[in-house]
Amino acid sequence: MAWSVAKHLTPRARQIAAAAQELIDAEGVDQLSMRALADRVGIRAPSIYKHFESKEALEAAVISAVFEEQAIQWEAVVENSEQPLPALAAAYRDYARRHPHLYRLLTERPLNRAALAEDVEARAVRSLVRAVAGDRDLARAFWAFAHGMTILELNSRFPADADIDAAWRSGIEALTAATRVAP
Amino acid sequence: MAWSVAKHLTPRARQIAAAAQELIDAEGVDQLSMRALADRVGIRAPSIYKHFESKEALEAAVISAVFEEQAIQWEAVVENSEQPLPALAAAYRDYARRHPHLYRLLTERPLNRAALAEDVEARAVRSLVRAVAGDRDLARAFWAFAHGMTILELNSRFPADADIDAAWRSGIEALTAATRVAP
DNA sequence: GTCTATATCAAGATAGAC
DNA sequence: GTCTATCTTGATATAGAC
Repeated sequence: MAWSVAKHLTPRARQIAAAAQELIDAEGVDQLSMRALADRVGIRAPSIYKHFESKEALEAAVISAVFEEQAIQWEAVVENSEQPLPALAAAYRDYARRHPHLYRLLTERPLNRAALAEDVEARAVRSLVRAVAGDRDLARAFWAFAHGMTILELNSRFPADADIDAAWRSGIEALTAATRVAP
Repeated sequence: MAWSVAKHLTPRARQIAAAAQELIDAEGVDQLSMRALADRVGIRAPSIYKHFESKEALEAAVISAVFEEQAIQWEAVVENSEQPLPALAAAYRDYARRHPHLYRLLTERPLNRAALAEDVEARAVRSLVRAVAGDRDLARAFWAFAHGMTILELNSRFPADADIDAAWRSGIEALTAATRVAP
């Protein structure tokens, strides 16, 4: 977990937010209720409000932490790879598979940016922009492809006999070719 | 609306499902409650259960109808276009912008295929496979790209100053090029 | 900082009269 | 096929004692 982003939280609040992240990771955002979270922490639901103003503020703390976690991973991937774009795609897919509920938390709802920790979203994007040599349009197209593949797979929207690896390769190839042509 | 798919429904049930589609289109899936739907139809909530076994069955009827609606549109686009892939992308984006809530209904949750009308999902996909000359991997990559662009835009996940049109062009170009190379 | 007790709201669904 | 009345569940959040 990456909680250096949460400097404004007390240790106890951080502990509660970490428990919330664990709960979401294990059971999904829908299952995050103040009661269920309190159970995990070993207190009663109303006590959480002594540490967070609202459920939304609590979720924002988790979202910020996960963004930071991702940013750290993307940075390592891009720095240590000759072919940053395919490597980033693989890491992106891998994260979503290991943490589908956290992945949904970060992508399936509109972001309440005002509630997030400073700059945490921009940092997570930076590695991708580097991997496409600064072409922001292509970076967005690539993100859209990767997110589309990821979430359609998570939602079981491809047919059972679909070769999902091949579809990933097909898209990565096409978009990597575009990177080389327009640097 | 496209209700020829709903041959197994009584006229009254079809009418209720159409009202549900209108409600979702206008206010979103979250706002579809049995009470709110009953208000629209002019009856009381429990009466709906005389026509549908459960809320899920009702939703499945709406989903099937929207799939059919989309399939009809995609077919027209691909038949009447020299460049079917860019044309399909434009139509896809256009539908999602005109009916964001219905678009979410069809993509954001796992499909309960057993509850859907026969073959309705396959028909909606067919036009895309034709547009990429039968390359199913590329078709899936393209769908992922289009869905990613669409849903990230709907969720306001691109920065405010992003040139979303340019990102669409960038991805369409790259994926169209791949179609020509491997037919 | 934790507790108990409670307010408030809204949902899906069922029973049984008409 | 529609109604009223009701069951059951589960959520966020507040008040006030300790």
